[in-house]
Amino acid sequence: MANIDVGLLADLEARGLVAQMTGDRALESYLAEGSRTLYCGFDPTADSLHIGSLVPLLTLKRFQLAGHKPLALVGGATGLIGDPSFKSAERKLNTPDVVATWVDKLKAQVGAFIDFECGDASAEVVNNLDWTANMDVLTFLRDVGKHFSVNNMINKESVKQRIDREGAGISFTEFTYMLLQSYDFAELYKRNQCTLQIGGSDQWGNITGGVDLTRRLHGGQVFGLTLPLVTKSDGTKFGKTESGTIWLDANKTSPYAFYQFWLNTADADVYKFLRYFTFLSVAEIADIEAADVAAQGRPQAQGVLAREVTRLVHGDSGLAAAQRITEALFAGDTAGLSESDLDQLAQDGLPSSALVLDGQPLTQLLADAGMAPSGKQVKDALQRNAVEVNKVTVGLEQNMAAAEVFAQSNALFNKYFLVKLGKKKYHLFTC
RNA sequence: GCAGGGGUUCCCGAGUGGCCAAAGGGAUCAGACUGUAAAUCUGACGCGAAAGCUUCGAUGGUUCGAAUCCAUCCCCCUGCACCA
Repeated sequence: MANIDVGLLADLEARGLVAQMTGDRALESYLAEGSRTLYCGFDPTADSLHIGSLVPLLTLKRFQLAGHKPLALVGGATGLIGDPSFKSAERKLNTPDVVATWVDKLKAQVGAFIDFECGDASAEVVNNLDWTANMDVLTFLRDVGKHFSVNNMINKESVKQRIDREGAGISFTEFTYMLLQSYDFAELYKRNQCTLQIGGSDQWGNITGGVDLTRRLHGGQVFGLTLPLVTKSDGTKFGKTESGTIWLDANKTSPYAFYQFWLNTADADVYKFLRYFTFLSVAEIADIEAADVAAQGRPQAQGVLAREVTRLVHGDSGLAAAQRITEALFAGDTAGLSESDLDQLAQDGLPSSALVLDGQPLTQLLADAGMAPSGKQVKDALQRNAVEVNKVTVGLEQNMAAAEVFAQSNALFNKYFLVKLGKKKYHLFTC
């Protein structure tokens, strides 16, 4: 007898989180009438999810908060095949043991977002390998394959470019992906009374496939709902920075880098992202926006966004670490940092490394430390006095004098060098 | 298989014997301005601190000298044919 929040779908729509859904408005009343079980799949294509998966993950949580039961499916089987949806080229297959280790990591990661101990609406993590691993080909072809029309599959928008374009092609393996995912839905309907699948809008074809198959196999009516693809106002791809993908795993993207990513959100995107990525109410977000418009200068929205999302993903301690570094580097006086502060910065995930001096120029030293992709860029920065070592500006003329610049006597507390390149890049050297 | 077009530095795209590390645009990095924004302006943008070194699908060749010419090979695109 969970409390069902009948306004869930309306809230999702207000947040701009509904891209498409099946069955007109039937889903709305269906959800309002009782606690339902829904699922969303996450394929193990890497050892961590990235922020692109955050929208469906948080949406699962939104359903749970509204009294529904979420199943997080980790695609131990589908991950072995590869989803061709909107992909421009065939991908290489990962080995079963690699996928298996990724499955374990994703299970843990996904689990952090949903509640497993809340009565009827408790979440579960499932793996589609459990019901596909032992299925034989003939059974699959007769029981599942028979329900799919190749004619329809070919016409799906998601594989169109692979069908039409010469040279890109699609293997039978990837073409079959949709059958596997559809079967998942039917199976979860049978096993868990799961009647709703959510996913990114690129999953629409796969989801409707599952809706159809469930009806054909079990005569059940199930629903699908897709979430929008996250886009940025400037047209660049969401979730990438110069330094690469923003991962959810703290070991791949530190809480500090994660926090900085959100803090740097463009004004044009930030309120939308607040609606997508936080649990603040639509009204609260509107208030923030109104306040920002009224106040001249720096908006507060980015700070709120960074705080909220970092807490969701990395918890209070991760957020605290990210904020400590941010405060120290961007707000406070770095010269005033204590020895334990510096210790903490390295611990908190500020890029750091041991100082190795063997006569190399600064350009190479800093490039090797990862502060720039090539010495050329360090040189450019040196030329423009954009490099600081322990608050002292270093110029190009000192390029060959790394030993003096990094002389032990210049070290903070006899062991630290805090190097700044440009306005945002910091690196801590220890000697 | 035949005919035609093409593979250039992260991407797009000029360049058809020396003046080419290779136009232009985008992306990116840095500076100014700012809010660790946006827009704009400036600089950098194969690697190297420099001397210099390595690139223009691959391999050989012609030449004092090749991204540019020749040969072979690989890949892509467009027609046609073949197969049906």
